[in-house]
Parts: sequence; C-alpha cells; structure tokens
Amino acid sequence: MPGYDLRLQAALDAAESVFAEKSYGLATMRDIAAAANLSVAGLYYYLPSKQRALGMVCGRAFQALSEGLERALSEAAPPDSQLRAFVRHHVGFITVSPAAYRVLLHDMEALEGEDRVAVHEIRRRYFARAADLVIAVQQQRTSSISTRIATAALFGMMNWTPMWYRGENESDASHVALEMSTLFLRGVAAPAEEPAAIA
Amino acid sequence: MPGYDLRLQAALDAAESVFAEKSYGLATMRDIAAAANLSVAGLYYYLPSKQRALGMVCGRAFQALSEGLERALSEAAPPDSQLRAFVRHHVGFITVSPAAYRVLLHDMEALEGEDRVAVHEIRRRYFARAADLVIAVQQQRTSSISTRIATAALFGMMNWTPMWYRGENESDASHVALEMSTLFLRGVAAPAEEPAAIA
DNA sequence: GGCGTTCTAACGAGCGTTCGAACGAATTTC
DNA sequence: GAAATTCGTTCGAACGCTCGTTAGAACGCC
Repeated sequence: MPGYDLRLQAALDAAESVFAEKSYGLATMRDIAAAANLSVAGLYYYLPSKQRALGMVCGRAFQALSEGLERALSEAAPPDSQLRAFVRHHVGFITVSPAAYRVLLHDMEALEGEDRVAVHEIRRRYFARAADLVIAVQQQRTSSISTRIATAALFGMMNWTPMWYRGENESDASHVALEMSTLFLRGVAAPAEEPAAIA
Repeated sequence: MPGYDLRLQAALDAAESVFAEKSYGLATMRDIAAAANLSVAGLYYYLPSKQRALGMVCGRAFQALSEGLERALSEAAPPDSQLRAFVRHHVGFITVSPAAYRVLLHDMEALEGEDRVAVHEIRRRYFARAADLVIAVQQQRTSSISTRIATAALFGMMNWTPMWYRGENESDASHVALEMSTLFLRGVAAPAEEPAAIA
C-alpha cells in the first residue's frame, strides 16, 4: 500500500515543520493536524503519539543525513577533499532541509526511551565519522590544535548555519561550505609541505 | 529591601536551571517552584508569569554577557588581541553559566512582545560588536573569506561549546578559547606581514 | 496591628489521547 | 447487475489530566 506510506510521510512532514517552528514542547497535536490537513483523530491514525512522532521525525532525518554522507564521501579520496565533501554535504543538508535540522538540533533532547537510545546512537556514529576525517586531515599537518576541539569547532560553525543563512539556490550553500572548509583547513594548521620549496 | 532582590534572583536562578534542563515549553511553573523551594503561589510573588520569567532570565543573562564584554575588551588594544579577548570572554561565560547560555540559545525564540524586542536588540548589538572585531582583524590581512560567513563561523564554534565541554576549572575554558581563536585567526587568512621581515 | 511574604486550594483552559460512528471504494452475494 | 458487506480511513466529540494562574487565609517580624 504505497498510498499509506505517502500519507505517513506527509504527516511526518507536518510534524517536522511544526516542531521546527514552535519547538517540541510548545507544539500541539492540533497544530500538527492542521498542518497535515487532518482532524486530530485522523492524525493519530498515522502517528501513535506526540513522543513517537518526534522519534520518527528525528530518525528519518538522521537516516537521510547518514545515507547522504556515505554517498558524498565515496566520491573523494584525499583527506582534504573528504573533509571538504563532508562539509559540503552537511551544510547542504542543513540548507535543503532546515526544518528537519532544526528539530535535530533543538528537540532531540526531548526524546525518551528506545527512540532516544536509537537516535543518539546514529548521531554518535555520524560524529565519530567526522572526527575520523579531522584526524586524517591533522595527520598530514603539524597541527597544534586538539582533535576534540577542532572537531567541535567544525560542527559548531556548520550547525550555526540555520541561524543566519537565508540563501536560495544550491550554489549559495556550496559557497558557504567552501569558505567554511577553507577556514577550517587553514586554521587547523599549515600544511606540512609548503607549495613553494623551502631550501 | 535587599532581601527581596536576593530572593528574586534566586527565583530567576531556579527558572533558569529548569528552562535549561527541560526547555521553556516543557518546563512548568511547578518545576520552577520546586527548584526555588517555594510553593507555586509563593513563586508568583516574584515572577508575574512564565512568559515574563523567561524574559527576565534572558535579559539578565544578556546583560551580564554584554557588560562582561566591555570589561574584557578594554584590556586589549590590537585587533588580534581584542578578538582573542572576545573569544575568551564569550567561551568563559558559556562555561561559567551554562544554564543561562542554554536558555539564550534554546528558548529565546519563545519570547513575545516587549521582552522579545528588547532582548533581540541586546543580542543584535552584541553580534554587531563581534562583527566589528572580525572586520578589524580582516583588514590587517588578505582575507578571502566573507566577513558574514567568518563571523557566523566564529559564533558557531563558540556556541557549540555547551554540547561537548565538560571542563571544570577556568583554565580548561581559557585553553578552549585560546585554541578556538587560533583556529579562527589562522583560518581567516595569513597575516599580511610575516613576523620575519620579507626583504 | 500592620505589612511583607508564603501557603493551601482551587479555577478554567487547553493538552494528549481515545471512542464509536461514518465515509467510500472494492469485493462479495444473490 | 443491484444490494449487501467488508475494510482502510477519517471524523466529531469527549475523556481525564495537567497546565498557568489566582483568591483568600495564615504566618512571622517590626
């Protein structure tokens, strides 16, 4: 029954946008039902509860984020290019799906039970993947900055994007990604070998 | 009546920590009352409403943040030192008052009416002050990165700190601030004049 | 006795959730 | 071929509960 799954995704879209706009605690099932063009009881045919709706929204978002990452990284080989690809993908996701990412940033802490454990595990893996890239980049250089802080700084600058980015087309987003990865790569340390020979 | 103001601050402390832990939407006045060791009605003697409590918490936090900034910047003259002082102050505030900063990051959007306008104005000024520092730093260098993105990246890496920082003493925080400002200054561009003379 | 402070108890509203009926399009029955 | 039946889907209406907020009385210190 493809019709059911299509309407489930539409219900999750509605929940996602309402959570993103009002935050989980202030959002009501009546808000979500209105956004989904359903009655409240009609909405419950697709979403078992408000709490599970949050879990499904978060799970769906992180799933898309993680799958996209593997696709993006498979196209680049050297550490610098891999890191640039990672930033491009991450910033791209944030700008293409701002509502989904707002929920992940803002409301993930409101998860409980199994959903909380599962989603946190996906996130942990995603972060670990990024940390590995930072380590690979640092190993090519004489980096004085701790990996822990460098990774955190990288995520910080990317995840702050929703607060100010108002770009429209995809080239705006990849421009942001390009400048951010440049700032990061240059900031983490000068390359071990300079382009011009020293002696 | 110094006793009143002391207990008002205690009530705001309670509200701040509950907001930080549960987020504004999920926090209840009963939670805050319990944290303040007051009955619900007793709490209302100090806080006119939940909404105004959020406004007062945010206002108090931004006030402290802004006042501390002026103090921190008055001690450093050259642009680089000023930016380093700014980062040290900002990261210091986040690590010393994590609850306050969590509320600012997370729940400020839930503000309404006059409180919203007033707090947003303080934030705008604070951000503008930081942007000026970034401009001053960039003018000393050949920076290829847009000021807008650079400023956003700087705020992003600093504001992400609460997500991972678990340091205890003040030296941990200033170490983080040092590495972050180094990453940023080095990343924004190479200095125009090298420390060693060129010709 | 007065006043600043705190309490117990309750109000009305809105919340998440559920019940039982009604819809409509297949599918079956005669 | 029309009537009856099934089943996935949607609905209006309501349940019980918790929320923010308030009234009014009691406390303790000057």
